[in-house]
Amino acid sequence: MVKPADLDFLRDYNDASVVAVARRARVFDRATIASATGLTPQAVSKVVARLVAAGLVEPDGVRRQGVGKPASVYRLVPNSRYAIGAHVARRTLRMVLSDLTGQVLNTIVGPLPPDFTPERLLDELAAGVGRLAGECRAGRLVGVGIGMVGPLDHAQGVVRDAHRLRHWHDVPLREMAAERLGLPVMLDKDVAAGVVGEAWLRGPHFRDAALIMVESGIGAGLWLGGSAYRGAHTNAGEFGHMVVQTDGPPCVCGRRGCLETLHDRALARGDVGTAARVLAVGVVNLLQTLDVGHVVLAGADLLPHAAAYLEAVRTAVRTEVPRADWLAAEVTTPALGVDVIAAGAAMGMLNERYGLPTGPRPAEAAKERAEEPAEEPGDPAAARAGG
Amino acid sequence: MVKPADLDFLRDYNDASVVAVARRARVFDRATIASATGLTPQAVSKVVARLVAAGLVEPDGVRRQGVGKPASVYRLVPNSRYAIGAHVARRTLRMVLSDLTGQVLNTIVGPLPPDFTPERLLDELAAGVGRLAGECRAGRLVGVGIGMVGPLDHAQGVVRDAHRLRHWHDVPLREMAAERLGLPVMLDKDVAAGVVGEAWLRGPHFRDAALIMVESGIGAGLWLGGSAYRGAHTNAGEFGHMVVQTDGPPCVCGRRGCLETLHDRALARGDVGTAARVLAVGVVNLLQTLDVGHVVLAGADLLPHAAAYLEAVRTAVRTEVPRADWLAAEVTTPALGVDVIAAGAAMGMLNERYGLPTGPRPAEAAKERAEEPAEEPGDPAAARAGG
DNA sequence: CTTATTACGCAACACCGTTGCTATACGCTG
DNA sequence: CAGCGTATAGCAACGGTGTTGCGTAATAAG
Repeated sequence: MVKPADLDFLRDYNDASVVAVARRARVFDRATIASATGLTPQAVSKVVARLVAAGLVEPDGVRRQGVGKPASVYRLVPNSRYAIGAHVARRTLRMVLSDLTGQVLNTIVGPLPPDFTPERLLDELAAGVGRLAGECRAGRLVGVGIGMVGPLDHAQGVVRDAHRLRHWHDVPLREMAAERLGLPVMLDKDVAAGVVGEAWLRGPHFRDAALIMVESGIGAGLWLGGSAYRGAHTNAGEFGHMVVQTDGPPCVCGRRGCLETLHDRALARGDVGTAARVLAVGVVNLLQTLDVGHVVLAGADLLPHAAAYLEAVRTAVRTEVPRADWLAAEVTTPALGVDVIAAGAAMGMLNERYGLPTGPRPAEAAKERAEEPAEEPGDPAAARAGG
Repeated sequence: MVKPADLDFLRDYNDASVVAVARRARVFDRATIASATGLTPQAVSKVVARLVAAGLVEPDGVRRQGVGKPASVYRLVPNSRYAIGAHVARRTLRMVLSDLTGQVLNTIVGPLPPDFTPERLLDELAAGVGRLAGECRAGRLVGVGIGMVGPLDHAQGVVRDAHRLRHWHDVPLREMAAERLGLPVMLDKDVAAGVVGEAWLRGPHFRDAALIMVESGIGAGLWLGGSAYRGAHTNAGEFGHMVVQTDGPPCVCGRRGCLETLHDRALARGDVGTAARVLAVGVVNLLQTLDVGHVVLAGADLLPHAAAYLEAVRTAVRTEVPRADWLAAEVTTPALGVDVIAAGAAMGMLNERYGLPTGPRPAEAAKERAEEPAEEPGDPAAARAGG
């Protein structure tokens, strides 16, 4: 099951690096890619030839830039691949169609009935996919990403206990949806999906970031060291259940003085300023621990008061973090607005196939102890991790 | 400057995977490595041959396990490489000599004068290296790792403002020490070094972890997704300055109700139980946000009361984390005891050379925009990242 | 027209892990 | 003790990666 570092990895990695550069440039040439990736120009030619053959990239004329032979210019073909993303919230289903560059081409939003069942969600998803997929030629649809409230298990694709949804305990949603839709499906926590989307658009500078989402609860999607961080049980990001007032009011989680409780109480009584300042305390706590460079504030309950939240959090980041000159963190709202989660889920799907691999996994638990060797012969012909 | 994914990367990566498996096994054979790494047995033979040539590995007889030709058995040569680690605390300098397996061979501890200067530290380091290095043959010493209180800049090797040390502002310690000692030097925050060491010993299961260190302040070393996480400005881990009581007593950092302040006050009045419970609140906060699978409690102020702290934290982790059955986190004290930081710094040095590479970096800031291409020709012959 | 410059791309190359196959060493069987 | 089945080691050829060397093409400048 372990993926070794072989030539396939090399090829995929370099292909993905080129796509990554191409994705954020309208057009590009060989020298640009070469200096950006560290590959030799000749290697870039080979990579680009592969990508052209796959239809992901196409020639786009030449550029004269003074003396010398003009450089061949290429561009990513946006409509060569599509992905659909779905944001499953407690009462609404938002779905988007995204192209290979991450551009959102179409959005549909619909209500979900209270306490909707898995079957009902599948119906809605299928209907949405039908409407959105019609717009793109078949075979070019990479898959469907689903961003949903947790707790859920990303690795297994199972919803453990969706917060405040009765019918969602240990539901193998990824498998169910894949079968129903006939497409690859990725299941992720809403906040994780969102931060993937934001990172996909923001580029390599966006290495360490948190997406704070205030929407029936407060969660944080973490993007650490250039990839999504989900934690040991893929349940990282329960940011709202950070205690900031040890003797505070009780929270549904059983503890006292959770950020979420304090925040929601303030917001419920219309005190946006206090709510924002409470959130800011949590954000500064997060910065102290994680030293992220970017904080993105999102969520249906926050965005209507975005200005107030931005100001409160920015002020706190500037004044309450020691050596804030050095430890500067950029605080913004999502580039994708209300579509963050859905679009992020779509980009997560694209990222799976066309993004940079996380790297071959180190030797896994396959052998706890090397000392006492294989009892059973096992199959020495290790399955190749197919692309 | 960007490191592309080339054949060198492949080789180094697979060499490191084999070393990683070998490091934790007294002896190993080809089949074991093959199944643990996913490489074919033949590839393992080539890798092992390289490692034998480098002196890192040596044959260790054969093993008969019934029918068939006996398997060739190898073992890592512990004394083929050494590293020295130093833990620079506010009043003491602790240095260790570690071999390639991570075994601590020797420890020396000495006092540091109040408000010691960089020059004084260099003297002490040089003396310590002299005493420790004498025990190992020259040329086999990989380098010196330094774990120190922050804030400091790991990437640049510069101490920004060592906490409560007057002479330590923007001191380029890595460069100074490298010149003085004539050896490669790595500078890291104490907690980061510590968690690297713990991870180096614990193996691949130890993928997401936090080392909480209580020692004139409270910090957290983070090991996320199988590698050290240091943050956007390499200053992650200021765990003690998480506010857990918004109206609490003021902290030196300027905020109110920091974990560290509440904890230290309790400890100062001898109330270990309360101190431990305060720390536990922070640990659960951390678990909610990061979902790490392992928590290591360390530090000179904690270890004397280890039992009390372990119990308080374990209880909190078991009872205050929702779905604690699923989100189990193991709480321990460091396998290396009081040597964690120093030994971890040494292993960080070993990890640099013989550990798994983090993976080739994605296209860096080299080109912000690919659209408008190179102004200057630049040197296309990218320097190869030498091993 | 000639020259310098810049970029492209074929072909040969070095080196990686993989595959096919043979040689070797053992337990077992008769 | 010879023959067989089995498990392992390792040589040799292979496919495929990025790299290097070098000839070719296209442009501006003289």
